[in-house]
Amino acid sequence: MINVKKEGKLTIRDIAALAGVSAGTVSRTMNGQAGVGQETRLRIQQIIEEHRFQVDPTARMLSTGRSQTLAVVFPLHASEVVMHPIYPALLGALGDAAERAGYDILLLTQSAEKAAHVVDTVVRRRVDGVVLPAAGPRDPLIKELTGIGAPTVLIGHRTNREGVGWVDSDHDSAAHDLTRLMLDTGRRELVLLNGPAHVSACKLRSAGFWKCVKAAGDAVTSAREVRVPFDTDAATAEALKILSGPSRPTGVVCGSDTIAAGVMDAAHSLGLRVPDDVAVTGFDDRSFAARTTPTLTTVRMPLDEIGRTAAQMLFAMISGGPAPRKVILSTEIILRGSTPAREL
Amino acid sequence: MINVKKEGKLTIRDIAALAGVSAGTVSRTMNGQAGVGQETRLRIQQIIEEHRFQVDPTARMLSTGRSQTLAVVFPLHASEVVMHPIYPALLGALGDAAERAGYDILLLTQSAEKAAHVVDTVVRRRVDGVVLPAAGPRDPLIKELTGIGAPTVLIGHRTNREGVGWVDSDHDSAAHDLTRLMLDTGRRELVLLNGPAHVSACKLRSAGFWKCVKAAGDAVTSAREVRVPFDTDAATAEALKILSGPSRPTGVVCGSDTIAAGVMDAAHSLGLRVPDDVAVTGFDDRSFAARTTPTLTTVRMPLDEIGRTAAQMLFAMISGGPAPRKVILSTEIILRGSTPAREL
DNA sequence: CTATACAACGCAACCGGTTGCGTAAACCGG
DNA sequence: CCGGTTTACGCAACCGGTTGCGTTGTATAG
Repeated sequence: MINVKKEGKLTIRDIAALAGVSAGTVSRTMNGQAGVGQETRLRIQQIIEEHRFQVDPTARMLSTGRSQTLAVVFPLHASEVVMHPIYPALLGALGDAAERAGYDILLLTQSAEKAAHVVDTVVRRRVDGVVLPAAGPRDPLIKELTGIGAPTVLIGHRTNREGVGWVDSDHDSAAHDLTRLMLDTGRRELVLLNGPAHVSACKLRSAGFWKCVKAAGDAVTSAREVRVPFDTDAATAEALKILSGPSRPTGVVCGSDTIAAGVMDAAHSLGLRVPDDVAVTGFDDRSFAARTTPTLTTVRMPLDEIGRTAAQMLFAMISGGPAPRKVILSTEIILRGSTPAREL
Repeated sequence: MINVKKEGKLTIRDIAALAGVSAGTVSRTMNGQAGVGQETRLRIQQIIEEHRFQVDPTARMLSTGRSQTLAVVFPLHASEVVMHPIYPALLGALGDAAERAGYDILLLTQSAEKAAHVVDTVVRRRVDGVVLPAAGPRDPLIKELTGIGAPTVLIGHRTNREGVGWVDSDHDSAAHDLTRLMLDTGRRELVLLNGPAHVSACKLRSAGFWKCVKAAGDAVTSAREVRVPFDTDAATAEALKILSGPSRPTGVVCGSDTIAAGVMDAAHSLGLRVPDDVAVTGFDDRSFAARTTPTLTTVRMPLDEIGRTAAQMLFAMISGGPAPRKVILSTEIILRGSTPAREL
């Protein structure tokens, strides 16, 4: 289909002919292998440069089995998940890092827990490494990928499985700091309205919350944790109960911005003022967080850094070099109107 | 790197041996070409099925020059653009359609107007077709891609250039309908606070707005159009002038949700009630549109359908068949609180 | 001064499909 | 029953790199 302009169709043998050597020598030169004289090497490099020769990745792929390709796997149809705006940012950073390293990115979709198609594509396309930005820690795909020896990196989940790398945000500290913020602004009755227990990020946030509460001792009057889905309406319903019940909290730390939005809705409909009567925080810094009333204090993930780190981790794994296989990156608290200005 | 399990490593020659024919015959069978006897064909298909043989796309790629790959090109670093949440949805639909057709998707990033790298990758990777979801109509990349004969589909921009397909939302009608909505709810003093003039979608929205205004005749008391960047703060500044000036509009149709958010901010700070004093509409149905105060009436693009259509268009172009090369898909108005409930 | 070790390359066989061409067998009408 | 087509298939040369092995020439050691 694609018409390659004739004169651009240089092959390695053409270069070899121009340099008066064999194709093998050109190949060795390009790959920096030994067995080529200094003088010959320079001459070949000169000619390559001059003619802007580029190796055909397909041919190389066929003979080496490597492809200079990274795959990123997304769940299909899981719209609630894929739509999460962290992905564009992640993809951008990944793509950037990949391009810089001469890799291309293949976008795979995983239909309904069926690992087969993804594994298949990885093998047949000779994908060098795989990023799983949305796989649960128990996803069978992980085992299958490591089974075939594919370097794999998880994003947003932690695992102890051998041969799998991961990079995650420091949910623990972030939740701790938010809780700390509540206490520092005089909130002593706290609720953590967390996301589902099966989401590992939520477990970590829970840990951070409780660690801060424990450490605060008498500074906190009451503290409890409630789980809801990542859903504004469900959060509203739950928050209505919490905010109208006995021992009304003065600070609600939420497991996501969507949940926080629900809490603020509930507060408004009960006539409570945010943050005066009840302070609220979210997680993720979704675009609407800057547009709620009041604007939402939340946590921003270092998406750029996560993407870059995942790519670099994969490169290290591909080349077999030593590298950190587990990375936790710190987050940033975005202070807005749903928490009181720090007092004193 | 990837260890293929040995027994899975069937080649076309293995199949040929099993069927007692030559590799060429197997190849012809798989590609449905003539020159194979009915009986032989069935036997070969049987064996292929039985051993779950799959062709090696890399090898095929090398010899045919086709790759069963579609590329999607995103601008790099243009964060404001890439972050736009339409992309995840688009990618999802594209990936879905591609997978169904046995294609994979390559994600390319276009660094700063440099078409070279993208074109290079398209040629070297034998990409069969390219989707440009974020290229301006004058992007040099378009010419370069058609120059090498690569089937190309634009999303969100229309062009008359030969050999380029496009699919876009019906911005014209959407703007028309929003304007109509204003009139139907008794708003006679209108402003279109549109996005930058160089964005083709904005031109179309402008056309739709004016068409409705013209058709309405005396039903509209005043109407004008102002351009601002897609930026909430800039929109707020402009809206402050518009709303506090003489002949205050009672309806503001905005070129994007971000602009609409700015207008609502301005209205609030002037003590104007939305929608009672001034009705506001947006465009895009960004996630925050459901969370502003009041919630924002806006337009939802048929992202799924756009993605699907783009993929199908590419397939048609690849196979050289006839197909619509220009598709306009209709949008959906999401009625929320920033416009009055339809009266009467 | 000869035997041995390297370094620098060429050769050719891969990698796993595709395809033009040649040939033998089956088929056709007369 | 024969010459001429058609059909079914094998052969081998691609596609464009990579790589193990063999050969040559030169430096080093003995």
